[in-house]
Amino acid sequence: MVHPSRSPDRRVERSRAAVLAETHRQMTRSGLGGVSIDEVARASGVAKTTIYRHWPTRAALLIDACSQLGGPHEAPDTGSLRGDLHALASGLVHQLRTANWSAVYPSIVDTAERDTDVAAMQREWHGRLMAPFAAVISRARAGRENQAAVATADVVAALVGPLFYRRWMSKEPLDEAFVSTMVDQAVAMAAR
Amino acid sequence: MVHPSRSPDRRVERSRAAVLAETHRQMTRSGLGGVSIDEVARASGVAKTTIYRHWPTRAALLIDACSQLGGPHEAPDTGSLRGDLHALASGLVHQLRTANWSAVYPSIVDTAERDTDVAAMQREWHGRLMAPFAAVISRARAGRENQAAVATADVVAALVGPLFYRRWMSKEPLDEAFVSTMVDQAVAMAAR
Amino acid sequence: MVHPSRSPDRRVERSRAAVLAETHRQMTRSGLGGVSIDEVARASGVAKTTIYRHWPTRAALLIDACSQLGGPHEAPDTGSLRGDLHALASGLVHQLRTANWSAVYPSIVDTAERDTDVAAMQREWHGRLMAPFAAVISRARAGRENQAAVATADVVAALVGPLFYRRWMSKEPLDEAFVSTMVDQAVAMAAR
Amino acid sequence: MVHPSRSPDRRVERSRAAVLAETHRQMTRSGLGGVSIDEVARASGVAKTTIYRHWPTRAALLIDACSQLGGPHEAPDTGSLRGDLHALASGLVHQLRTANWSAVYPSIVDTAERDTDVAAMQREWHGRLMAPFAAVISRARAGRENQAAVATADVVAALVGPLFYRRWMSKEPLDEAFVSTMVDQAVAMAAR
DNA sequence: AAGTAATCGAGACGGTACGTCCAGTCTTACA
DNA sequence: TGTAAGACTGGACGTACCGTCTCGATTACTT
Repeated sequence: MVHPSRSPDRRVERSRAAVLAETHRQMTRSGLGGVSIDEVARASGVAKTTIYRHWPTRAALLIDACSQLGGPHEAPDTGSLRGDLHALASGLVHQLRTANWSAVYPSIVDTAERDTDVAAMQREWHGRLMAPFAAVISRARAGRENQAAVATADVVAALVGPLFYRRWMSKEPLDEAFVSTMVDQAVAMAAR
Repeated sequence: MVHPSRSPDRRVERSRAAVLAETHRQMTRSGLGGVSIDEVARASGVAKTTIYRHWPTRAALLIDACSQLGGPHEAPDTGSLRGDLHALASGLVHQLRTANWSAVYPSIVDTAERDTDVAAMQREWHGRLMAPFAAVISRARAGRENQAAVATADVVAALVGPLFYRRWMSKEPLDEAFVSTMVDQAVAMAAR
Repeated sequence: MVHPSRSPDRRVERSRAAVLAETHRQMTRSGLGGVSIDEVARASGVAKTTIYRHWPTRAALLIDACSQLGGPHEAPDTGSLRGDLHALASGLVHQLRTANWSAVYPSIVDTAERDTDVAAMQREWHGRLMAPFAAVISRARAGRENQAAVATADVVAALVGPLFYRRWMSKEPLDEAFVSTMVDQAVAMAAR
Repeated sequence: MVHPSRSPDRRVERSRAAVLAETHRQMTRSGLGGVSIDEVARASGVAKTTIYRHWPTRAALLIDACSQLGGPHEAPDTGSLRGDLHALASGLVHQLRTANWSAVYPSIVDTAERDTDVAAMQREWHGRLMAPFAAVISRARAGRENQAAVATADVVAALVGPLFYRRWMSKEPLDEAFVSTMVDQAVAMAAR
């Protein structure tokens, strides 16, 4: 009587895992648009019927596979706001340069532009990615008696916006000096 | 002898225009991925064969249609750097909120991730869009004797990066206060 | 366990039948060359993909549709070789004048000239059509002690060759008198 | 006023010749159905427009090219009917085995089945091919006082029908013995 | 020698068909 | 009940060819 509705069928678990793994593989290789259900079925050995049983539509599968993209993000504690932000920004830049999701993210942004489900997923995923940034800023500002002139969210935008911009829009180099400059700006803003 | 290579068959011009117009329409409605050659042919009245005669591949047509997306951008001259940047940033934000290309750009970024031709088009298009920002900053810094501590390109990134970020990534509101905050930051950076 | 490999999906049977029927219709109307897969799909209501699932190529479909062209042919037994051959020849002439395959056969012969698969089909089909002729001649010759001076196949050729010749090459009338003349010749040859 | 409508423009002649030559080449290689106007234009260097200026339709060009297929046929005079027919039949068999038109003829027969222009061309061409056979038979019968029991045309059919039959329908070997057998039959028929 | 008319090439145009790939639904048999 | 296997409709892909068209460049014949 403890858990009457557990799902004990291990086949379900196996199918789900195989499909998600193959989807993830195709996604990072060719973007969201390059994922083909037929090909996922072929390569994973899971029948197309089964895939559609678990995910009502292609987009749903993509969303599911996307949300497992990035790893966990924790707020560091170096003792100073500059140190914390620098650690976070450097970590983000490193992921922008190497992580799988870095090549897939534009696909998600594009799809989100016209698909509200994907947009919700993006929003949630983005929140998780950015949370540590907001956390360290809030923590640094915690002891201040007077109200901040600049919203924390604005400081985050001022810091990570340029990083994303360089990665996907301008495609200029994302070097250490650039990161430091932006961190400096953010620290100054946070102090206001 | 003024026009040595005139193209006298007016059908060419008509076909090209009709196809590009229809492509543009579909593009802004459904993104790059939503453009179908068959549908363009059907809606424009131009035969598929003719389309492929003018553009060797689907991507080539998309690139051609994309490069006609934004309007011309000129550097304003309000008398102060803050005024110039504010005018440019406000204009950009307005476009991000209303212009056709705003919904299409993520498609381009995504495609550029895996298609070098599209990447080149994006680079060129982006350069044209950002040129006025760099121009007003360079002009403001022109009279200074000592070297700038922060590169002009970094100032541009610090200003427009957050705007793009809010439009496509965080999807937070792009209000006047935010723009002003970022312009202030940029002006401060430019002074260093 | 009587039917080990039943094919229980009735859609398969329905599709196959609809496609073959429509192909046959187009074939007898416009010859092999006039059969278009697109048109077959359109008129039969079966999707093009499904057609190609069942027949790897256009020629395969045509071959399949062709082999169902003529009806069964049985050797008659009128008591005399002349009677048997006359019955067979008259039947053949009647078919040459009225049957569907009569208008299609030149297409097959033409295609067979350059397509070995079609050539094999033609050979097999032709064998079935001519078998009764050879059968009645062999039967009539069965009791003879000494060897025949003229091969049975040559007698068949001497009889049906002129009939085919008139139908497709010279296009002269194929009347009763002509048939009788050729039957007389064949009987004389068979006696040698 | 000597020749008011002469056509002395050698360009016309050159184009016509080049097109017919290339058409003939493709025809003997791939049958009537394998002739493509686009390809003829490409290979002959004559513009498609020019081709359609000279021949109103594809079929017209094919007909024109076909009628130049076989060489001239003359009635031999060996002194005996058997000798004459044997010479003609052997010549025909040799052509059936080697000549270009032998592979194309089924195409013509097929097309003629549904195209009256091609049918007329076939009739005319066929008449020329068969004329010598009828000629030698008529000559041999010329001195006879009483009327022939078998029409000359029937004798021709009894001789050449089997030859055509073996070449295109039964695909059995066309050897010397077979030819002799059929010639013997024809001679016997002609005597009746 | 200049001018006019016939002829040409190059290739764009709208259409139809080709054979392939994929999305998403449906049917059946097996576990 | 969940799966594998795979048939089904529908639609897009990029290519080939048909027969028509537009255009400017050659060529031949007139004057």
